[in-house]
This record gives sequence, structure tokens and C-alpha cells, in this order.
Amino acid sequence: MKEQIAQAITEVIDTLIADGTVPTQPSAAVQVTRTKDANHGDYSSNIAMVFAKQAQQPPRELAQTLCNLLNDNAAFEKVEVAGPGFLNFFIAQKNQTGVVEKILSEGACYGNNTNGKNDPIHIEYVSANPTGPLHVGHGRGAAYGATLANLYLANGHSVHREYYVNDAGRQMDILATSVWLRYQELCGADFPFPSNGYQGDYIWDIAASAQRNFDKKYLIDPNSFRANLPADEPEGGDKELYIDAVIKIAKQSLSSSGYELFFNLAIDTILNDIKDDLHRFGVDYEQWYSERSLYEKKKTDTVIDQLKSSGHIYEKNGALWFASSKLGDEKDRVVVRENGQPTYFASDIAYHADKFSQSYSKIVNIWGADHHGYIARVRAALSALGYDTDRLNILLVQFANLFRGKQKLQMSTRSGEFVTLRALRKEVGTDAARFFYVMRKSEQHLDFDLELATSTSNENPVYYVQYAHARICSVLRQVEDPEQCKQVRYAEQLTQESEDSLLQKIGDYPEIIINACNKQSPHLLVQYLRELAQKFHAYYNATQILVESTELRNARLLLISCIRQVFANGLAILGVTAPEKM
RNA sequence: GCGCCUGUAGCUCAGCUGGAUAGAGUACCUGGCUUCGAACCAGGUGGUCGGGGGUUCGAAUCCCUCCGGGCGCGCCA
Repeated sequence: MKEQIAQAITEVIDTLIADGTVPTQPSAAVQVTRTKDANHGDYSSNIAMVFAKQAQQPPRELAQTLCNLLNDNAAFEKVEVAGPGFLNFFIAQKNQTGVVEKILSEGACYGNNTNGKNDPIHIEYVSANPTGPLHVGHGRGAAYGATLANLYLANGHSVHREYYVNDAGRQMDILATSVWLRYQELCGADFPFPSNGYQGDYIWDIAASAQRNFDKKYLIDPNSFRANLPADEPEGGDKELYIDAVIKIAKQSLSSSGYELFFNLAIDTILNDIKDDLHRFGVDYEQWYSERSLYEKKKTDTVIDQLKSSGHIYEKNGALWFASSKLGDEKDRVVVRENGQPTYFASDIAYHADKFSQSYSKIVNIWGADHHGYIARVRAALSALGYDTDRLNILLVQFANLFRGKQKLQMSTRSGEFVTLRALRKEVGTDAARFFYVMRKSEQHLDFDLELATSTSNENPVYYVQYAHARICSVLRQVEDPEQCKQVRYAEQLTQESEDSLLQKIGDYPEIIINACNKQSPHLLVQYLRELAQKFHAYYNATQILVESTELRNARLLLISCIRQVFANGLAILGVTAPEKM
């Protein structure tokens, strides 16, 4: 409809050009919007005001000229000039039955489109370090990423979802060593535990499992352990050196195969926990991509060699540097340390190069907002490798601040102080949590009050939407054959203003799906579903659906079953269930 | 200091590429269940859109500046 009106305006301007009233078509595109106020008609356009200067006429006068000509068009009941020069269009034939017909025929696919032309999209999200269970901070990226992936699917893309597993690097050594130390404590030995080791309870659980598997096979003499340490853990800033010394002892004391047993036990346990947790949260992946596999397949070396040969790498202070400052980054970055170890950045270049070497039309990374300083260097590396960085789309998700009442909770995996995603799921449920996480735009900080979420969970907006769905199902259960109402012709009986407005609203749904996807903003869909629920509840309270007249009753049943379909489709994209009873 | 995000009702937040009287939820007040589910609805109180300039027919939205909050600026990952 918008396009038709815009077209009509363009044609009218053409006739004005022909008789010399105006010089040209306006340079700006003709804008037509759906009006919010019924007094302003169904659609309005600001073209007269935008075009006034170019046309060298006062806005209202120009609007009146356009208006007079547009009123000859039979598609409009009438066209009015209003305010400073708006053109308000009142549509003659609203063709609301078209919406009903579409929903009946498309069902669960209503709202989907093929705009994506099956273009493959790679989307990576969560990718939390496998050093502990997921906490509520990770939940936001999980919900956002999964929902965005669903939106891409609904818009006709093919989607590859991936979790990058950081199973390499020093943090994993700290993890393995933490488990080994706790294991020895369980075996009865008295070991000092580094303050910056992983202190969470889950480490004890893994250690207990090590004790069951290995008995005391990997227990060493505490005295020789202490003897090998440089000194007691210092109070000041040398904690990192200290823990490195502990790691070294672990590697020496255990044979390399023994160390590997602890290493693998730790990461396998944690990764399985993460997978299980996300799966129960409705978040699944096509692939779990291991960082270690990059080293095993020498992909990191390959990529560094490539950069070397293209002259982007130089040596300084014994380390290898990537000259990223020449490609938009604020400074150059180390890729291979003085000790010969590649940095995390090096493997990340290899990881991204691997993504880019495949045929994805778009590569989406969802990162925590604390990683924003990292964007420039990744882009620099990819363009140094000759890739088109326009394909890269990095979305930053702000932190979720967790509150218990007024008190802000600090979260740290190392110290073991955090609320797990699992605990949140159990307290508020997957539906409420998924909905809550994507309710706000991703750049906005999110305050998550556990007290509120649990104690007054009935007030969570997700129930408002789900309740609307359940209410419709309940009404449909009252009639013997709910399917018989599903005939387009009944839609003609829907003459109330509230019914008209509901038909319009469900007709907007496909546009919402497009918009939410293009703007990568699932919250627009949430917003829409809440508005639809509001309209439905109001209608339900004001209008008896099961009336005497069979025709009218079927018409209203038809309307609400179409509304139900839209709720079901929208909630499915959000990863929230659409209950028939609650 | 530099960079990114952010400041809208008591609180938590929407506000589409600039549009008509700035909207929801929550809280507070008043009404509505012998009728399809009251986890609901109808109505009311509540705002100098952080401050100040500018751009124009028109600014919460765009530009400049100042103030306040968050995050990042490692041979950590």
C-alpha cells in the first residue's frame, strides 16, 4: 500500500512537471508512513514539506495542489491537507481479508520471506571461555544470538551458528592446575592454593571426579612441591609469576600424559556442562570450533607466514608484531611473543581467516561490549589478508548488571563469585529469561534484578503475551469444530473498529520480521508482540466472541485464530513457548 | 588523556531513514468477574527528553560544546 501511494504521488508530480508548476521530481525519496492517529487517515506523507523549497512554493499551498489531483484517484476515499502540510490518505477499500487469507494459507510460515535468497550467514555468539559454568552475563549474548539467527532464518538466509571454544592458552593451564591442586587436597595433602587460581565450587567437583578416576596416582609430596616454588605467594603484583611457577611444577610433576588427563578432564567436563546448559536454554550450534585445532592444523603459523610475506609483520624486542596501525588500529599488536608463543590474537586471526575463506556472505560476531577495542585489529588483520571486511559484522552486547534488590552483584569466574545461567533458568524459567534478555536493545545496559524476576515473576511481560495466546486457545476449545471458522469469507463480518485495527496489526507482522532482522534488533519483535497482546486483551474484554449468530461468531473465531498464529510464530523466533494453557 | 556505549515519568525502558498533543511496563489512585481464563480491562496522577548553542517549515532524533554514568586502551584470554 505504501508503495502504491508513493507511486501515485510521483505520478501526480509528473503531471505538475508537465504543465510547468514544478521544475523536477523531489531529490528525496517519497516517504509514506502508517499513521498512529485515526484522525490523520490511514497513511500520510510529508512530501509537500520536503519538496517545498525545491518547488519554490509554500508547503501548504503545494500540499493543496497535490491533494486536489490525488483526490481524483479512486483508490482513496479522500485525501486531506493537515497541519504544516501533511497529506493524509484515507483508503477506500482496505482489503483486510487479504491478511486473513495469507495467514490461513501460510500458517506457521506467515511472516517468513525469501529476501535472504538463501545467502549463507555465519553467526558466532557466546564463545565464553570454557573455564567455568556460564553465568547470567553470558545469557544475554546467548539469547540475542539465538534470536538473531532465527530472524535470519525467517528472512530466508541459511545460517551457520558457531561457538568458538578458547581451549588454548594460559587460562587453560591455570584451570588444569587448579583442578590438580584441589585433587591433591581431596587426597589429603595440604597445598597452598594460588589466590588467582579458579576458586569456584565446580573445580572441587571436577577434582572429586579426578580422585575417583585416578585415586592417588597423581598426588605428589607437598614438601617437594614447596621446595620447587620460588617463594610464598607475594602480596603485591607478582601473583601471575607465582601461578606460572605452580603451572610449571604441575607439568613437571605429572608426566605430559598425566597433565593432559587433568587438562582434558577439566575442559571436557566444563564444555559438556556449557553445551547442556545452552541446549536447555534453547540455544544450539552447528559447530563448536576449537582454538586448539587451529594450532594442531598449523593454521596459526600459516596465517602468520601469509602476513609476513605480504610485509605486515616485523620484529621488535624479540617479538613478532603485526603492523595494524597502518590499517586503522591505534597501535601495532604482538602476534608471537618473545618466548615464541603465539598470542590469542594470532589464533583469532587464523580463526577469522578460516571463516572468511568460506563462502559466507555475512559473518556476524556477537561480543561483549568489553571487547570493542578489539574490533579494529581484527578488521586490520582481515584486510591485510586481502579479505573484504564489509562482510564482517561485529555486534556488541552490553553487560547485564545483576542485582539482588538494590545490591549489585559482582561476577568473576576466577574468584568463583557469580550466578550461573543454570540457576537463573531454574529460578525464572527459560521463557521468562529468554524474553527478558532480548526485551531491550542490545546497546543498552540491562539491569537484571533477581529478586524481582523471581518474587514477582507473574509480572514478567512474557506472561502477558503468553496469556493472550493461552486465552485464545481456551476460547477455541469451547467450540466443537474450531477449524470450520477458517474461511476467508467470514472476515467480511469483522466491521468493528477494534477488529479492523487488529487485522491491520497482524498485517504488519511480516514487516516487523524484516525490520527486526535488518536492524539486528529482536527487541522490535518483542515490542510488537506486547502491542498485539495489548490490543487483543482489550478486544477480548470488550467483545463477546462466542455470540449467537454463527456467522459473526465464526468471523471472530477466525480473527482470534489468526492472531494466535502470529503469537505462535513470533514467540517461536524468540525461543519462547506458546502455551495452550498456563 | 584517547576511543566506543549511554543519559527520556519515582523506577525499568520504547520512540522506525528528523514529523503532528513524547509512549509502554511498574509504582500510586478510582472503577470492572452469577457472561468465552481478572496472569485481564477501562480511567487518572506523573516529563523544561542531562545543560547550552546550532542546522530548518519542524529536533528526543542530525552537528558542536559542557556535565554525569559504563566499558576499553597488555608480549592476558
